[in-house]
Amino acid sequence: MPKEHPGFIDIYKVLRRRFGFLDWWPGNTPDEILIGAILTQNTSWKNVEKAITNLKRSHLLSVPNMSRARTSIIERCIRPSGYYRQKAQRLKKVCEYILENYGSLGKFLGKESAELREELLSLKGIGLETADSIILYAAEKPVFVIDAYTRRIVGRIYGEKEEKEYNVLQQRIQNSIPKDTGLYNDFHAQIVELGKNYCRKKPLCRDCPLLRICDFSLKNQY
DNA sequence: ACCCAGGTGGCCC
DNA sequence: GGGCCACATGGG
Repeated sequence: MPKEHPGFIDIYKVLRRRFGFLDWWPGNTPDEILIGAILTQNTSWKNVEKAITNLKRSHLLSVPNMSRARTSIIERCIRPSGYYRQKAQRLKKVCEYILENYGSLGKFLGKESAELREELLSLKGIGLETADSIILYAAEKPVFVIDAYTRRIVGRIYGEKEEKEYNVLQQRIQNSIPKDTGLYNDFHAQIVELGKNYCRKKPLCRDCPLLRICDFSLKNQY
């Protein structure tokens, strides 16, 4: 007798019980979150941490300081996080743009959510996931972040093929759960935690916490 | 010696 | 709209 497909809230509850409250990027400044969101693009967080440590040591972990820094210095700091030439140039440009147009990151992040999103997306180096990460974790506005893990996990749980359209999957999830910044924050963190441990491209299915509530007749593909 | 990681932008059809 | 490709380091 196959189990019913769980809803997103059921999934959240199971993950929450398994991993505990994660509350991402606690104690970090918006500047650090903005910079980290770009550094972590297609890069493991381990490598990003090294880059952040280097930036901190050079006092470059702030929008104003980074906007003034030489690109070559930024490159040297962030080399461990990969794509370092591209990211250094884009980071600097983004910081310059914010200061020139808003005077401070706080002012920029204070914009209305949809406008902020459009404006972030217009900046080179900020795509859909990075924009939403910044809005959720730095500006603390309720936007659900979709990443490769989210696509993969949703596809596997519901036995669908992965949803390619970012905004489609985002709307689907947002329409299924309460609109709450804290929930969006922790839920995305839980998904990444699950993904890192159990839902890589190479499936690691054993002990996946979702086996309790999901009918993995798809077990073999998971 | 591979494959992969909390993507993005550019170019092609 | 979809399919490739470059971008780059560090870990398994």
